[in-house]
Amino acid sequence: MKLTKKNTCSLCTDPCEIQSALLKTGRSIDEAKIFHAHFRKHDVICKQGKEVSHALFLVKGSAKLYVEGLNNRNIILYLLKPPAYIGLLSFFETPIYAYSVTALEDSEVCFIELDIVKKLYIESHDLLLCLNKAFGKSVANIMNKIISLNQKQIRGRIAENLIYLSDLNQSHKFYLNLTRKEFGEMAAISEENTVRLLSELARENIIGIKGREIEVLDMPLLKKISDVG
Amino acid sequence: MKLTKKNTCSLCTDPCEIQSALLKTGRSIDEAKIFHAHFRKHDVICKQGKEVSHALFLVKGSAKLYVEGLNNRNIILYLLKPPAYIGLLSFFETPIYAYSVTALEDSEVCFIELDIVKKLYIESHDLLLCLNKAFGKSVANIMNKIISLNQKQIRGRIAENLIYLSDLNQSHKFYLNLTRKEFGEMAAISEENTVRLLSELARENIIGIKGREIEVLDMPLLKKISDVG
DNA sequence: ATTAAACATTGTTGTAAATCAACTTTTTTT
DNA sequence: AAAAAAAGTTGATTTACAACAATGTTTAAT
Repeated sequence: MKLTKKNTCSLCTDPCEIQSALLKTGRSIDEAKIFHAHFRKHDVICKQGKEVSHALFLVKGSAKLYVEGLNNRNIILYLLKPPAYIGLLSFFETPIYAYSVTALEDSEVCFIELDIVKKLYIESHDLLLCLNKAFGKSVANIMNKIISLNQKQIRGRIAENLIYLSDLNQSHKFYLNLTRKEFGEMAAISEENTVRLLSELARENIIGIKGREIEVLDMPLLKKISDVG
Repeated sequence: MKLTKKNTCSLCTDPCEIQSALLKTGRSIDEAKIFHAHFRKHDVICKQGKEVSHALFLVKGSAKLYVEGLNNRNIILYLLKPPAYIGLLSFFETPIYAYSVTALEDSEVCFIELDIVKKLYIESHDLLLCLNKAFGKSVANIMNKIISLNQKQIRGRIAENLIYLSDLNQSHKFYLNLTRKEFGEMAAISEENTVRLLSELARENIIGIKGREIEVLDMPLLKKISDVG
């Protein structure tokens, strides 16, 4: 991680609500001791079990949010694309992170001192509601994930995941910046079965694969496979 | 559900932080339109997919919090004993419940209008921090559950669950106010396997069972089984 | 008190998916 | 450019667990 002291918030193309809350409460950006950090691919942005010290906001790049399980087996809960609060689920007074986040490509993250955020969301009604809203949405997603992981079988989970990625990229054709192993970790499937199932779906012309370039060819069928389980 | 208009907050033995926040901000309990409801065993307290209209606080009894999955298969995330915020994970600006809660025994629940709570947690620093803290704790629990359900096998999950219940009841010996099926739903195990495994653990003298009366006889071993997976 | 319904138990079977193993291809490092 | 490491692929084997079946037991309803 490479720190940048220079405050780039004023140049930010995708300013977070924290910034507008700052200005609204008549504070300067300097006062909030905001700084930016550059993370390279594979760098850990925040680590399960470590103390939460800052609110993190993904400005550029992308990242995976995952829980570290037994014998190095992880489960990726969702991916993050800017603008996104990284530490969201853990920054409401939880002392330690309940999950980890790692950069999938070179990324930029904005760090805001937690104390400032706490003060802010007491003063700023809007910020509070906004954060809580995002928070609740994450929880709903996770609930859905619990069901999916436990009650769908791998074909359904793979299909669901492909739909998720297609939505995230807002296109039926997208570049997968995940390894097959990581793709599997999104659906709690072994690497081998992930490859197998992807090839199978390709053979059936439901999707097209060329390396990490994926195209959903038959979305209705994919949705059906996902829904059936 | 049987409503009680009479405001019993002043008699409450286990008052919630909402009440103290009310008083601190100079409001009367009447103003908050608080009412109590009595739920009988098996009554649904809040229902997945329905709109969130009140903050719910469990005052008496106990309940199970679960996500409703595919073809009537549920997963119980945790049990609630007073004092506990029931709707916690869903009342931060999420319009609908992401889960359901059902009474395990005759229970009393306090209803507080959501609008009031929102106003309150803007005014009351303490309430906000307190709710968020509880919230974060729930999230951490759920993360743990995801790992456990996916990466431990049934013996480990049963053991973990027995430890959880033992902790919850603060005793190695406790009455299970769940059916075997529900016990299984806590660990995503079929009813049959739940019975089988419980009997097995009893045969090995790790636990003692007499109907729904359960006693953990060898906690260290049970912990080991849970940790191994 | 009698019947019905829900609950609990045990053995057996089928199968989804992890694991193992061997191999190829791609990417990164020096 | 060569070597090493990481990523991707495929088939064979094993296994954990759900589903089914059959039967006993307790609880609730009339």
